[in-house]
Amino acid sequence: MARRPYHHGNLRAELIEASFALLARDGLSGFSVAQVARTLGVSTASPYRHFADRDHLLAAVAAQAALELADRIRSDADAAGSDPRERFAVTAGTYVRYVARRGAGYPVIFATSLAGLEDPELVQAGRALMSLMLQLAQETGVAPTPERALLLLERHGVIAQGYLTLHREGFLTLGDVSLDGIAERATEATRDLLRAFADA
Amino acid sequence: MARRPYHHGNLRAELIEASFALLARDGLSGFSVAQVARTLGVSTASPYRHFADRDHLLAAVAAQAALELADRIRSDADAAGSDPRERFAVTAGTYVRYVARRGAGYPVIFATSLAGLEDPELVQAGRALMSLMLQLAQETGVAPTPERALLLLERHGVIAQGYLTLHREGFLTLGDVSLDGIAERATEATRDLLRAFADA
DNA sequence: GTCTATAAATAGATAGAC
DNA sequence: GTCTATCTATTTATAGAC
Repeated sequence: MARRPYHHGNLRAELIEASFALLARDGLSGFSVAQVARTLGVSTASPYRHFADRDHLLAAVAAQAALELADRIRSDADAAGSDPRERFAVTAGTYVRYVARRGAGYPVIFATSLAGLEDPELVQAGRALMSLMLQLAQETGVAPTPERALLLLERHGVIAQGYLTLHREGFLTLGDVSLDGIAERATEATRDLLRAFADA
Repeated sequence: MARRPYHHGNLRAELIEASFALLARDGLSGFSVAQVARTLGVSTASPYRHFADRDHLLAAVAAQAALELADRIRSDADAAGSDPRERFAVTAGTYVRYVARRGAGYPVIFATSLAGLEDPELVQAGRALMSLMLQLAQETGVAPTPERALLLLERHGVIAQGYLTLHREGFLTLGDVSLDGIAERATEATRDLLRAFADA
């Protein structure tokens, strides 16, 4: 048997990166450690030197996704200007675009199956993401109490994840169904949500 | 080997029913023909006498789900009284409850992988469901043009599916997270959506 | 129409060589 | 730290007996 080129240098990071690509293409159900290994041209045993099992690899991916998503949200909010409502609204589109391209959003970051691992980095990154979103929600000024801010945050997540799911599953077939088009619809729905909160 | 009790009488219908139970428990990703067969105590070969393959079984389940969902929607809308906005709003809760209990909603009924089958019963049932929802949307009176009615329908689906997904994946942890509690939140979000449309 | 038996994939995970 | 090789389990689907 011809031996493979041996080592890789930075397999752990590459496994995480290849996992994102696989998640974006096939979703969580199509994700497998073996497929990730094949993508990188390494043996199916190699990943287990870096991660105890499938869930620990997924948890590392989820933690990085939470960090990346928070970065994109901060950056898109800043690019949206100084109006705090618009800053909050655009992040719904940010979520749709990021998760469609990277394959990991709330359902991975807060997956019930990963919660049992109590991975400190994942827990911390998830909390930071929620903290950031809550701050943006409060800054809109349309949620005077903590309860209202949490409801606003919940509705924001529902809109973003709802558009993403219906887009992925082929339910949305009318109008501009490009990823940017769907992201803009999520943002527009969130603008309406803010108007409704302001009028309440 | 001890031979099994032989025939079943109505295996086709029982396969569909057992598929619902499995979908509700494990989701689309956990669904397998073999598991459905085991649930019923029949051999894993039996289903293939009634359905060409996995997707044809799923298509039959999806078609029945569309019919059942339309029935529930009609029935819950009628139970909500004569206010057309309330009739529309409660169907978001109907969707959440039905799909959580039966395991098959828009992502199964309109699944891209099943669209290629062009199953006439599924296509017809899907159209009837959308037609019913569009009628309820138009009757609210807050969507004066067909375009607005379609947008209202889209937002309704986004809210219902968004709450369902975030509930299933463990994102919603605050307040009453019972199924009825989540369904009521989806209905309340839809009431706000209607107010926003009325004020626009 | 249901069964037994089986083939061919694929997955998760481990042992032991290098 | 990566490899080869292997084990066990599962799935989709088919062939052929009854």
